[in-house]
Amino acid sequence: MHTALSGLVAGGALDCEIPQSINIDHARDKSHGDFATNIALVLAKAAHSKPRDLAEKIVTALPASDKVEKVEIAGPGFINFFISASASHSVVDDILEAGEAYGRSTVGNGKRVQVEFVSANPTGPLHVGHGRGAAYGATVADLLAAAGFEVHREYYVNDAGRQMDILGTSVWLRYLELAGEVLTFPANGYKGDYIWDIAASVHREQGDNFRHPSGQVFDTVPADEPAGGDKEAHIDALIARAKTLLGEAGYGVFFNRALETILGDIRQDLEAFGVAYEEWYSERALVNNGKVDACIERLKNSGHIYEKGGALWFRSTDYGDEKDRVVVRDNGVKTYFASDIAYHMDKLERGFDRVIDIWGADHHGYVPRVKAALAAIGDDPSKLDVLLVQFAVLYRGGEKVQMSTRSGEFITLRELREEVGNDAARFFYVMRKCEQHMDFDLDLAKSQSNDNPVYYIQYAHARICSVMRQMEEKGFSHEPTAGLKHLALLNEQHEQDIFTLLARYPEVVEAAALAHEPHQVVHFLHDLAKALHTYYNAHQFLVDESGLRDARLSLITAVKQVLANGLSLLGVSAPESM
RNA sequence: GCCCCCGUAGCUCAGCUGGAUAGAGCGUCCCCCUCCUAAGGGGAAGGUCACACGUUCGAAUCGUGUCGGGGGCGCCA
Repeated sequence: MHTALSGLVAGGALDCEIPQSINIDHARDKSHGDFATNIALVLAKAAHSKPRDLAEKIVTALPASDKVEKVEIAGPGFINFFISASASHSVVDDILEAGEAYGRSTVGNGKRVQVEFVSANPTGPLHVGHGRGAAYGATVADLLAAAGFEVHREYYVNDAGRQMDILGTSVWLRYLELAGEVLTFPANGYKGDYIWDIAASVHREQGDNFRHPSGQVFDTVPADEPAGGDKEAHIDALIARAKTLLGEAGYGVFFNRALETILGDIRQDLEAFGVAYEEWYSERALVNNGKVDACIERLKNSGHIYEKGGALWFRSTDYGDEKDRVVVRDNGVKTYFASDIAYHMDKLERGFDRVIDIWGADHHGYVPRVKAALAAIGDDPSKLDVLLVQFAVLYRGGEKVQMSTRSGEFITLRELREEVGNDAARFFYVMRKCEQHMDFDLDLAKSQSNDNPVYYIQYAHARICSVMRQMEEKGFSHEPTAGLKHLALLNEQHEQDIFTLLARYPEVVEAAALAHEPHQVVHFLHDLAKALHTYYNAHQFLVDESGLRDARLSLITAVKQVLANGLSLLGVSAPESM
């Protein structure tokens, strides 16, 4: 294309700049060929020529290629290319050759990308809201890996800070109740059943070793909210009391048991969900090795910190944030934001070319201040991509499933997986763009019918496997490559459509990876499954004529491979039979 | 009040770095198993791409504004 244009310019037939990139797209309509370019329309004005006349000139100047069957000018001046049969058939060869690697590419060029996702506080089990982040993050990471990036998946464990203290104290209070103490559980404490379980496990092992009379525990503690007091002050005083009465070691028993139990559960859940991490990064370690203090020092020294009302503030407004943010509270406690700056600074220092954070959409206000902090420290905030995942709303029987974290009434990720299965859960979560609010229809995800898009695609795969089994029963045999020399026999429209789709798969994976859009793969797989089902109904594969039979079996073997590759990227299984 | 996301068929959504007649699934209505799994296929009906103005040869796509829906704006994490 470029050679044709430069030839025209050089020959004086065309007088305009040649754009750096020329748009050549897949034609939307089959009658428009396989590829189309709007170049003549784009250049018409600059070249002072009618688009169709210009298109004529370009087409005559095009170099010949045996891959191109014919070139047409259509509509207002589009140039349409029709790919030759032999060129489009070669994709089956490529797929059978590459196998599981078909669709992988090297655009990522080995660049190091960190993907941090889920990172839910280890204060309770993962719920369905975390599930979307888990499925989305895992798929984005796998897509990037398929596109040739070196991917580092990381979970940031918030194992420091006040919420964890509330958790540890909640467990201790439940333990006291199990030991026979009578008390009023704080309004701000964690009330889920799992707290009782953890308390019980400590009580089983330690007996009443950590029992203190409840009168002593609650002595001089400010009133809780239901009693007309301040629930924050109440819980903070209880935390302090727990640390005093139990001592560091005793308090650690409850704190650590809670952390280990819950984090263990989270790890198990994610592993069972097909989500794997290279690293679990501890906030506590970050604090203990002084990185948070060092980070605040760095900001101080560069003049981005000031004191007001006894607290230390970071002047994030200098970098476009809407207001300044506290990093150290007036009581001397560093905020979550402080360790988060240190964490992100550390990420960039670890040498990643690109850092991707996957957060719930409710954190969107948080993006400017983290980027501001990176800029203030002298790092490049554009290396950080924050992808915000909107909430998923569950529907059952057409009704919204109500959920409230506060009361402990939420559906856990584990319950969801048990109800609809891993495949449907992973698939449904990535079916929509991440910035799209999602309605998750539990009944649909469970239904084993054509209504259910997961089964529709899996069925296409199983169907091909079934054909291969039938083939053996009928006494035929087929070597995957045997049909290759007969592919020219495949000139039905259904077959052409499949060749075209198969050839497009690598581009889909690449585009989905670069745009962080797993749903592109979902839609592609649906299209491919649809093409297969249509083909299946229109033509018999196991025909008597061996050349045609071999060719068709090679084609559907290629389809099977691509379906399996795509499903595997989504973390969904490709069953041999259903 | 400020910020983010969304508004496309009855429902759920693709399409959006501008391009040819706006697509799919579900739902509705017809039709297809003496044939490799009917968990499938074929067909019909169904649209002011929220609205207005602007940019352009050309706008669902870009810009501005309006209306409507969801979410977020702590010395919480």
